[in-house]
Amino acid sequence: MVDEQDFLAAYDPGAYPSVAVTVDVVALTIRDGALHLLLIRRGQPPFEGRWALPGGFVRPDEDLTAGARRELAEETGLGGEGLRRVHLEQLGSYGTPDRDPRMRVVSVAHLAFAPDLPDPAAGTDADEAGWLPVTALANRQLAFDHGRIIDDALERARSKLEYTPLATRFLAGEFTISELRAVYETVWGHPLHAGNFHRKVLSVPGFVESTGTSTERGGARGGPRAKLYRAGDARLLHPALLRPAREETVR
Amino acid sequence: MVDEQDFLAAYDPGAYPSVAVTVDVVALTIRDGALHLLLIRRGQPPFEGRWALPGGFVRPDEDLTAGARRELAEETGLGGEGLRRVHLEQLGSYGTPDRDPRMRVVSVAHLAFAPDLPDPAAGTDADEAGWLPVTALANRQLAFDHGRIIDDALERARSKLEYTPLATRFLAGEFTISELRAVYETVWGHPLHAGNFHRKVLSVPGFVESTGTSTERGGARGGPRAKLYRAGDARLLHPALLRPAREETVR
DNA sequence: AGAATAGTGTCTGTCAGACACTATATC
DNA sequence: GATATAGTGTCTGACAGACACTATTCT
Repeated sequence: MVDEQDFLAAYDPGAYPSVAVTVDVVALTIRDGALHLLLIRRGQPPFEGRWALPGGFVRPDEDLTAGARRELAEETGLGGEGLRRVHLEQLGSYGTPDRDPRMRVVSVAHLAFAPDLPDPAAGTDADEAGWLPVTALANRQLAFDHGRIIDDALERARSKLEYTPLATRFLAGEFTISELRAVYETVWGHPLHAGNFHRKVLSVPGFVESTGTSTERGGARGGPRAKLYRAGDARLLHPALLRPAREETVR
Repeated sequence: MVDEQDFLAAYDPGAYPSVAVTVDVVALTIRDGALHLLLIRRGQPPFEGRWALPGGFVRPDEDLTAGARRELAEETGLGGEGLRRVHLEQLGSYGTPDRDPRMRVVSVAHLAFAPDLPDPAAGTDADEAGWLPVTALANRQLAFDHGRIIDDALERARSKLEYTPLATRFLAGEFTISELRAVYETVWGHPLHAGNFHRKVLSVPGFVESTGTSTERGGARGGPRAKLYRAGDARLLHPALLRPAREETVR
């Protein structure tokens, strides 16, 4: 089946089904102790006025991930150096035939973890853009199937924190163990035991490495100065930091 | 950026970049104690004569996963009932600009786990198709970037056996613990301790459930008759069956 | 008989989580 | 001084892996 159509397509570009490919980005960050994501309010139909993920058509000579990075840069106004600190990975593709009422669109969704970024600059177009807390999404109707994409992205993010050191990507270059714990608590949505978390993080090889320095001041409400760490060189956590046993155990 | 182009595309279908979308399938099965995957020898350029993954253009009114299922059915000659036993999931999308020399093609790759299937029937086209042992791929040049897709698929498969009960999808309806262990050993590529594996599998809630019956005969080279089990209702394994500590711990 | 396999018992080391405690900083 | 946080000590239960052993069935 492949080659019969391949053959036609090779000599007649109109012979293969017409599909548009877009890249969308679920960009997550932590602001004021809450998980936020980057959304854009649509200025045109369909779904005019609704919030949507940043994204757009993939360009002819651009890799999928490069396209996602470009879209992210355009919406955040982030330069080359800032972008390097952002983790970006492919999440999955969404191609239900009628997900866009205008035509067949396959969207390659990506997931980004960013340190606290400034508010989107007045964008390249008239649309409103901003970081919204994910908790504000529950009652909101998003454009297209972006609600489902975000659900998948959040689950992926929660899972990634278990077995990769990517939680550090939500933080600036140097951070305390408490700040790292706050990332986990925010993404996972429940508190962790401070003492056990502390010991656990330091016991995983390559997760964090000491800078030798400490914070200038103690906590706002008291407490000693905390030691500062930066991300280590591990790409996987061994052993993993598993989420507290969810009795759901999905059946 | 989205809507500027969206706007054009809505009224002029030629205004968005022309991209073809295909679905490819990495179908895995176990034959004679070795991991095999379904490949097709290409009858036309490019990559004429090379092995390639089964796949083809996604059809206009077809979901991505449905397209993968269709491609798999076409190549295996598998009917509705047999297909239901096959696990199919999206693996990821591959869209490097020059991965197909003819045009821009984004391929949505899927991963399938199948019980031992018959050899592909004389296919719908003249291409040669067959189950090849994955070990035979090491020295072989595959078409397009299919070698990389397969690498990703194998790693995903190994990982999936850790925390899901999908190993059972490689087996028929009823199986012994030893047969299940053989699946793990084959996919992971090294032997497991029989006694510990046995106890572990039975201790994970919902992984397998007893049929109450046993095999007719003992093992070919001796041993008692083994009890038979079928897949349980768990969708995740808790606790997981982790692969023996790979000291690599990817840095 | 000899050999291989199914399944169970038991021990050890690792690790997660609970709890307790100290030391240091803030207000 | 009251209070909150950083970081450590210690215990318990769960679990992985090693080893040993019995029972059963094959050639």
